Amino acid sequence: MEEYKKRILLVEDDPNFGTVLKDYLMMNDYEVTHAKNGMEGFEKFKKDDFDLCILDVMMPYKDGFTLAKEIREKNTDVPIIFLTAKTMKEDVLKGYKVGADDYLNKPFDSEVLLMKIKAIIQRKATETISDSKQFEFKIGRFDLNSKLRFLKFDGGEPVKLSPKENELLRLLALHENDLMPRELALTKIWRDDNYFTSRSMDVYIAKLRKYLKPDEKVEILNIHGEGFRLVINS
Amino acid sequence: MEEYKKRILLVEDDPNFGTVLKDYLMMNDYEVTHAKNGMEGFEKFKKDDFDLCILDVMMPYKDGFTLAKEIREKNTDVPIIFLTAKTMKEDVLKGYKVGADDYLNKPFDSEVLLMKIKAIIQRKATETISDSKQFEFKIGRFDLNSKLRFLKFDGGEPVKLSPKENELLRLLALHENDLMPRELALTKIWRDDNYFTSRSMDVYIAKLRKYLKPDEKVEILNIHGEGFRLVINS
DNA sequence: CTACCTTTTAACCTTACATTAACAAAAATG
DNA sequence: CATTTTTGTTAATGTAAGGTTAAAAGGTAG
Repeated sequence: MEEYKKRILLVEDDPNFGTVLKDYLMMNDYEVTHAKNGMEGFEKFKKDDFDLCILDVMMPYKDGFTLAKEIREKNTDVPIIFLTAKTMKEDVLKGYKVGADDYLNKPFDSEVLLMKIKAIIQRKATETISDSKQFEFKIGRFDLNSKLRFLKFDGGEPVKLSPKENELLRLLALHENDLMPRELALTKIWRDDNYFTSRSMDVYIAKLRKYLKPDEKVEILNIHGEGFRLVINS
Repeated sequence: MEEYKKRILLVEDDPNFGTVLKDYLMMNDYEVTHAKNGMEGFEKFKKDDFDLCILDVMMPYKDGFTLAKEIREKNTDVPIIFLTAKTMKEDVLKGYKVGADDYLNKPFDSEVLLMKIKAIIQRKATETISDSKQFEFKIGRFDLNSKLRFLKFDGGEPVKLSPKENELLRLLALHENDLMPRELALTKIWRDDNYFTSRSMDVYIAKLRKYLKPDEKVEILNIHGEGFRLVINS
């Protein structure tokens, strides 16, 4: 079915438990990288692409949440599952804030973990079809390089974009001529959908409109209450 | 911020618990439909569009899993959360098999539930991007794009439609040449059927007639006391 | 610390939208 | 045919969303 085994980054400081869990996952056809603490976890994360991260919350030096935040800065998509020692409400809430996909209380049932892993990886797989890895866009007479964060007009001097400007323009470009829902940008870029992030986004729309002014065929239209639409008129 | 509140179908047979949960969710800005058993739950599900289903597993007549299966047959996308009485591994596994998005053990912390709801609804929102088919209509010489909310005459300049204009015209188009009952529009679009919403709808009918004037073959007829009919004369 | 860049918040203004009122016209009722 | 009910239409009103600029707050490298 799958070309390759799915890769899991397991960050767990308890060596016994960590090893057992790693072996168990490997027996179930996952490729597992085991890091013994937060630092090591982040190093390994930067080196490879993973399909899923399983992070212990309680760890010396760097706890699971801090690690998750760092991971999120690098990658907004990779699923994260937290392992918490016991049901601590604060932990759970904190986890969701950092963008967790799920959490499990230790001790947990191994089959349940497997099901969760399967469900989450599948879910991401279906999501990832639409937001393929595209970082270069032609927008009318502009070229957007989303990896290097610059925008060129007619092959002239590139204008540097800030991270938020860049991500927003990229999202718009991904939905060229189509609706880019407000909610989508807010959850993907700002990771929160409230009055202030929404206003912030409007500010960025204004900035992008300024950048795009040189080509009068390119415009960002608003669909009231829904979102924005990057259109290229011919 | 949101056009409408998110709608939750809550199926829970314990009347006390169900009522409390319903109230709690409503306090948190969700629109909640409470069904007292599986049958009722399915009936209500068929009647309306929901953004999320919360199903109790243990229920008389029809348990949560059976209900979930029926719901899945009608709709493969709507997120489902199960409420299980206690941690029963079998339940959890069964739940994931039926396509659950999450499950919660009773008793659970209400804030945790809220976070889960938020996370799940957001997740679905980002997934649901490309279902264009149902949103484009040909109405005489007009093209209605219901997703982008515009109406084009003979491929000319698009006219923007407001959300209500758009939904109403879409409903009419879905029933082209056939009766579109007043009540249907009121319950589907206005979510309330009373004197004022009815008058409001009449105002929108007038607006739509104006938009459609350019094609004299297209008209919206009234069927006194029944509803309206979008006809395309040939 | 300063200087610089990025992001958020505030402020003010404009546009978009939905509802309601008001009055006219049709249709039904009896 | 008089009266009530329903519908047609336009305009007025209030509120919410969006556009834009500037100032404040956060962050980071030098």
